[in-house]
Amino acid sequence: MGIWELRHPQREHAQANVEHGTRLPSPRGRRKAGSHTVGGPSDIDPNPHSTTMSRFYGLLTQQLGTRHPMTDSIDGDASGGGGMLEAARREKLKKIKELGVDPWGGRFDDHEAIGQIRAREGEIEIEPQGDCATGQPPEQHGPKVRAAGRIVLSRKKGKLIFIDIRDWTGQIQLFVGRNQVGEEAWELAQCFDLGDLIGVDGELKKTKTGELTIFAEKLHFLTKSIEPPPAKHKGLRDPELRQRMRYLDLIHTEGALERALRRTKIVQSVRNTLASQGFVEVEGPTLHAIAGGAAARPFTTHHNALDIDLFMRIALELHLKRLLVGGIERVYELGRVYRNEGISPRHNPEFTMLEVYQAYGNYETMMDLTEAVIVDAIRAMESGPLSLRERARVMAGGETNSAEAAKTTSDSDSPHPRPLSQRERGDVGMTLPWGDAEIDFTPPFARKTYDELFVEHTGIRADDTAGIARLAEQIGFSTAGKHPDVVKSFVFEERVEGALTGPIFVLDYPASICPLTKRKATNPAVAERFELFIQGMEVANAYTELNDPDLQEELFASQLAGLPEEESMAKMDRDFVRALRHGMPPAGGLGIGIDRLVMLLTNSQTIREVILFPLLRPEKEGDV
RNA sequence: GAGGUUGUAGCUCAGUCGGUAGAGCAACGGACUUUUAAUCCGUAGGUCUCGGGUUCGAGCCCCGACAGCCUCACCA
Repeated sequence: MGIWELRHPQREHAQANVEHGTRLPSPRGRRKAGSHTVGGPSDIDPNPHSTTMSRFYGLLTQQLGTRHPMTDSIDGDASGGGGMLEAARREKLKKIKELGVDPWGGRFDDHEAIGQIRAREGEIEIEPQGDCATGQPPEQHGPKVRAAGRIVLSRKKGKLIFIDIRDWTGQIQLFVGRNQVGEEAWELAQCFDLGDLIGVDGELKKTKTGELTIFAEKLHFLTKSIEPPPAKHKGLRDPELRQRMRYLDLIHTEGALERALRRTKIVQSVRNTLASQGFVEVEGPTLHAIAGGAAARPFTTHHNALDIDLFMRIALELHLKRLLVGGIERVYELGRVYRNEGISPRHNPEFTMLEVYQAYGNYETMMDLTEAVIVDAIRAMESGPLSLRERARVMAGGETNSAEAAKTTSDSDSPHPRPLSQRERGDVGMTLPWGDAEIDFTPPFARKTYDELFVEHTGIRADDTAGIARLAEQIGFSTAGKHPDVVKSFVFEERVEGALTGPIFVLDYPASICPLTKRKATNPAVAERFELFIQGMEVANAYTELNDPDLQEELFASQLAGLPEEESMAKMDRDFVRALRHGMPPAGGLGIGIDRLVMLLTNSQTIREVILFPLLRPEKEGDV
């Protein structure tokens, strides 16, 4: 992590470094420790607001012409390129202050989103008599606009600068001419760096080449960026940097911001769908005395005042079911759960889970709900207010590769996507890209039983215990002493699940591997459970919930009996069993892994792409 | 936790057989009032992740550590 090490000393001693920069450099810049300086640090007021220092500095730079503030470093002082880049920016920061401008800006009212400004292109009036002979562009009158954004590109051309600024709805070019903005603003513009946030007032017109442009009349400085940005076109490629510095990723990686916003739209849509069906959202405790509801290792923590060990929740289930007992008949929670387990492209220690319970429903009720939740989420994601940026790009003459960009609606300032018309629904389509492939989400999703799929993918009859055991041994599974259903489940996971590109509901699991599920009345060997598979990933899991308190207690006990000592922090949740004794209505229950759903809907191959801040090992002390 | 792989300038990446460290972008100085990955001239920028070892000599070979990624295990 070279950059972390190089950067650190600068930050710590930033002020000192700037002072070093003001020394009269030795002939070739570099200087050894202990060498004398003329007008060294002690002569300089370290207060950056000081006019004394400013004048001194201005004088120096005038006299010296070329200056390399970081080159005369002293021992122990990193003099990397980054330090130079940062020093150059701090120079400009100082100059901005000298100009009487606050480099950290303030409230900036009445600016329009760049996407909206771009949509005003039609308001530009062009006088017909352009003079082609002299190359004079035809007279134009455009609307006065005000925008704010981050500088992402700039092209200096003498007494003229073209600056591209970007906000979260789009990007637009500014024309900053010395004669047009005046001397003061021109001086200010000399202090602009890539990454700075600026505001502009100007007239929306087109350049000779037809580029929609704000011809600046007034410039506003909104915030200085001290850190140099990554390569302006390639952006951040290193996945580690992208995750550690997500803010940079969002600014510079194509599609990163869009993906993040799509996630929020999906989550919003899930809530809308559930609300529209009468479900209410609750917030259960995340600190549990007993971590129940799933088989997973919990994180442990401690409450000091009560002096008790607590667990971060690993599931939402047991508290939601208590609420079912309490009479909240349609209840859900959409929130974070924590599992102290491995990290992989599909696993993050904290992840977002949706659990839904519906009184008097069963797993089939949940199947319909699952389908609705997903289909609605796709429609929401593909419409509404957050596609402004994509639209802006299309209007800028960029590639119109996404059909979605063309059909998004501009009237959508509401937080909720409006219902789409029949025609729009057809346009949106239910097929989404997934790597080189596609996923067809057009409802209804396929529904097949566990046994059907087993035969289909293994060629072995579901009741051929011996044949299944042979195959299991072949794959490398020791079948000795195992229940036939456990063996079958292993083979299913190995040979079937990965092949399920889906979306497909797998129904009716062997009862013995689903202890917390009600069995089919017609066939007690089969549990009323389904899992939804998409691209080999388990996305949803649902049951007809067990509400027999005695059976539940028995199953808890037998489950705990098999656990080794250190894992038996999972204790019997007696209060939960007591709740069941008071009568929990028969119910359908559903769990959806939101991160995985978002992955599938946004064509993200790893969970770290859809979690803004995935867990990483911390940087070493001093590396930041 | 195991195996594989990667770590070079602020960013993106080259670096041959072990022989004094390279490019593009970014930065700095200069020219340029319709550019758009602007162009042109010039300048500067390096603890080759860290620590050992082999060698006359290591970015390169060996050992160890740290971090990312991939696969597997645990799991959703």
